[in-house]
Amino acid sequence: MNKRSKIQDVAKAAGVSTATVSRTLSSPDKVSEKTRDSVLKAVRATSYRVNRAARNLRTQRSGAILTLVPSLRNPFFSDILSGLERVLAGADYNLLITDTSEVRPDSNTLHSYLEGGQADGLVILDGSIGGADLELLNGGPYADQIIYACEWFEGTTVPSVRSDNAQGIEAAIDHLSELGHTKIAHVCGPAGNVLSDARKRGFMVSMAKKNLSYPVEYLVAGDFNLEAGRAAARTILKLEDPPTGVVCASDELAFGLIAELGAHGLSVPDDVSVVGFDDIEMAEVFVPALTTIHQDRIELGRRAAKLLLEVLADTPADDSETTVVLPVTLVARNSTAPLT
Amino acid sequence: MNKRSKIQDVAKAAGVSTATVSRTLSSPDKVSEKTRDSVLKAVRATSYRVNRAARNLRTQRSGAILTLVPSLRNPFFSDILSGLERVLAGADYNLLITDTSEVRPDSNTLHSYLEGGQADGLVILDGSIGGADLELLNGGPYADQIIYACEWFEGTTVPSVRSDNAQGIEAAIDHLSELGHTKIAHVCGPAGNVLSDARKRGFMVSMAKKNLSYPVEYLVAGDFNLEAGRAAARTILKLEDPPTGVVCASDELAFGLIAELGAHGLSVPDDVSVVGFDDIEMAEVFVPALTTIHQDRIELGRRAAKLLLEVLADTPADDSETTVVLPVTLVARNSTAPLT
DNA sequence: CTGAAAGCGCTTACAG
DNA sequence: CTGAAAGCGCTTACAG
Repeated sequence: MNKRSKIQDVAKAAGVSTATVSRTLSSPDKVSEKTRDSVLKAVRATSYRVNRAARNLRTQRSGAILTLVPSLRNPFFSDILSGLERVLAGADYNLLITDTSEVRPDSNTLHSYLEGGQADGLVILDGSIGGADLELLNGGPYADQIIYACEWFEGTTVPSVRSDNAQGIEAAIDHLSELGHTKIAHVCGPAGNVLSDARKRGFMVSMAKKNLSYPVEYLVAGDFNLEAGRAAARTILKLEDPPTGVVCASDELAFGLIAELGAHGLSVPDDVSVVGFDDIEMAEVFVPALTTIHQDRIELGRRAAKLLLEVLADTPADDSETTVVLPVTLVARNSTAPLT
Repeated sequence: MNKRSKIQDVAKAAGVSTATVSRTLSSPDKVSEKTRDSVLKAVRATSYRVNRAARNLRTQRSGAILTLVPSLRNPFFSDILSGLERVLAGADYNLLITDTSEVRPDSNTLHSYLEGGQADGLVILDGSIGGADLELLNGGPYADQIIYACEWFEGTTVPSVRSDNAQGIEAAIDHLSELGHTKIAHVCGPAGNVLSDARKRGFMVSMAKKNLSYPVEYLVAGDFNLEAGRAAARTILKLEDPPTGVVCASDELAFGLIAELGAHGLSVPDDVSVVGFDDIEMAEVFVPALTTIHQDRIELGRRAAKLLLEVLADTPADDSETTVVLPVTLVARNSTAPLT
């Protein structure tokens, strides 16, 4: 293999200094047209590419953003990553991804990312990461290098982008209520998760707002996956006075619930109406097509990337507005029907 | 913020040279226990983290592997990425991800990744990338820095890891055949895709092997998505002599097909048996649960990472064995039934 | 086992 | 607009 050419080689070929080559590449307008042309020609002739490590060392930045994903396996995050990637690539940042499901990064690791120059910024999709782990010795988190997206850490001052979870649940309850349902239950997400909490709280608030009461058994413990949905169905089937409408904290939960209800001879939506949350791609194809709360996850990713970019540039559009809450919409399909 | 400490600070605090600090950190056994202890103490005291850019520049490596994903949005790749990430993280490599759906990297960009020191190696999941774009001026691709996973580029010498697509299709046909079906059609993936081609070829070969003939209309053009499945259903419904069994090139295709057949009053599996390919998570939950070909995508990701690591270390387990073909298995569920 | 010193390949004040 | 030179923070032969 030919030796990789360096800026020195280009300078020699173009008959200029390395400074001029560097300038031509990073700020072409600081250089005369004539010089620019010959440098660019020399760059091509030597098939020169700037060495990232050298540039990074010199400029003290890495040109990379690290995203901490709760689970790469979960397709829910695919769209968010896609939105992030698109915007970051457009701003010439590399996207670095770490899955936090197996190895939870400790405080030391978290600090290393930023202080070791692995990444210029962090997008945290895992709301279980935060608090003391992100605190600096001299107080406060890396306020201008970190952002939460989708999930967040309660009480943190770190900027974040999220969906309006409470509004989503309210829309679901409104929908069921309009269909005549009054006995409405909520299958919760995993305990301790910020999204679960926000949705559960949303459920309680919205039910109260509508003057709908419900027994404590109507708050069914769950998780975000199919199996939890199945288990929830079994729990609900055992109730003396079962609900006719169920709002689930995720679509997968709803799928599992519907499948298990079916296995016990109950039909959705004929016997029970079910609403999901997320509107993952399969919601539309599922039988019955799932009524659910649509989150624009690509947009969420995009907004997160933009916010981080602003924060890194130290130019948040509005300093007070560092929590971006995106609206969600109910998509009515076939898993809900009028109470009969 | 306190100034970030550097190796010089640690050296001073420990009363040794920077060389010794460096050695303590990268090869602790080259240093006396006493020295090691005091250096480590100084590291903690100064909360020192090595500067990646400096290390990378000096060692001429980036410590990162770049994965080129056809579409981050497609949950199919989630598991592969997950497998990759786990192994790479374990080997202390960062995982860099680029989505190639919007911007196809050109030859220059591809070369930059490696020659600019952005990444030490490339995992290409997008089989449409290859050929001339990866050729070096002095011949041959970067044989020891690149690997294909899942997809591949026909005719390349670059090592690859893939599923046994032909075997999967054969298993599907065997299965339908055992159920008494003889009129079997194939809904293809997108034209020109290596996986589509491999599966289509597998279909033709296996049908011939079983002495099953079929009209050309039984090779239905498609794509990997739901909509293509719906369209395929409409095509099939128009046939004078429709098939009783259909092998799809992907699960999504099968979902769309089944949904649209249902919309036209045809039941799966009562009227038509359908087999998918991939075994994505939803296959099990779909109604009817989908009979499909299971690919272990996490394992595929893991194997790809391991192979790349070997290739980078220049120690492929067996030099001739640079194409790893992973077996797949048929999972029989409820979308297939005996011919009535 | 340890240290002094060179050098990885850039960028950027500084001076002209 | 251009060049000479310093320096980013490490690692690693080399010598002892």
